[in-house]
Amino acid sequence: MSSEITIGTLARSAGVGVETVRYYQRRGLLPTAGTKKGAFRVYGDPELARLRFIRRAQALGFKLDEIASLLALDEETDRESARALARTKIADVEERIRQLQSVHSALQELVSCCEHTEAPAPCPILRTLGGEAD
Amino acid sequence: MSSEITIGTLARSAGVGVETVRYYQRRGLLPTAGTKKGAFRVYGDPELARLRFIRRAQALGFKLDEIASLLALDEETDRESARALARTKIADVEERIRQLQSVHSALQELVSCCEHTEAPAPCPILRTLGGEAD
DNA sequence: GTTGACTCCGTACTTTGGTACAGGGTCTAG
DNA sequence: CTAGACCCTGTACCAAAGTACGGAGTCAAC
Repeated sequence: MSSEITIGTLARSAGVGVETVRYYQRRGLLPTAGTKKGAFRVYGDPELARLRFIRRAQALGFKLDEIASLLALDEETDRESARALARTKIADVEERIRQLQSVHSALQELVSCCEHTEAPAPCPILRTLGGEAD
Repeated sequence: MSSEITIGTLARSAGVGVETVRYYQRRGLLPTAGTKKGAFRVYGDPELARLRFIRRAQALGFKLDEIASLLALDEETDRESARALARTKIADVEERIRQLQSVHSALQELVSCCEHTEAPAPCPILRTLGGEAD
């Protein structure tokens, strides 16, 4: 990896667009100030690593604000903080899964009911949504 | 239920705000034209029922555009369409649950790894996000 | 009549994570 | 030198589902 790449190359190396990198810079997640080569800003391994960190953290469900907190942590001294953030995210994910499972069950019931009745009985899905079911 | 309620009462009866009702009206989900009592629009059971339909459908994970489709269906003649929409939503929910379960597993591994190592070893969560883990 | 709650209309704003311009400048291969 | 790709800056826009005004008018109890 060359140590002096411009923003387009940096973005492509992390699988994002230039606009996204600029957005992260505006959000303070990536540095704006730095080395320049003429009028163009150039970036190196540290910036690429940081950008990839952001993407990996997003893939794990962290939001940008949460990622900012993770980025502020130090590998050597902040084990507890990192673990706490991860645990919080786990709890969020578990709660969301529960909600979705509840929704799933309700939907399944409606479809199953629909499959066990026939026209000319009215649609149980629509009747339930309409508040007409029993 | 009085057959001539104003928008505030309608909204409260369905547990939403006036602005939300107006928003649904703008979106075409609820009627704008209708009976007036002086300068104020008044609503009745059909409008309240429709508003509750929207909320129930949202609770089942349908988006407003999808709800518009549901609202356009007829209980007597559109059983298949309703069932198809519900099935699609079920598939969406199942996919989302899978994604979240994958995220959950990855997070659990990281936290577990963190729990089985101690300082002064650097934080495995941050190392993994940083791309430094093996 | 007065006043306060409410309604109407139209426009703007919020959240989150982008994405797209416009206008002007820079860089580099040919 | 030229031309095209790219960079920079700042502003606007998008999706989805609301929410909040401002300004003006209405309604009903007192």
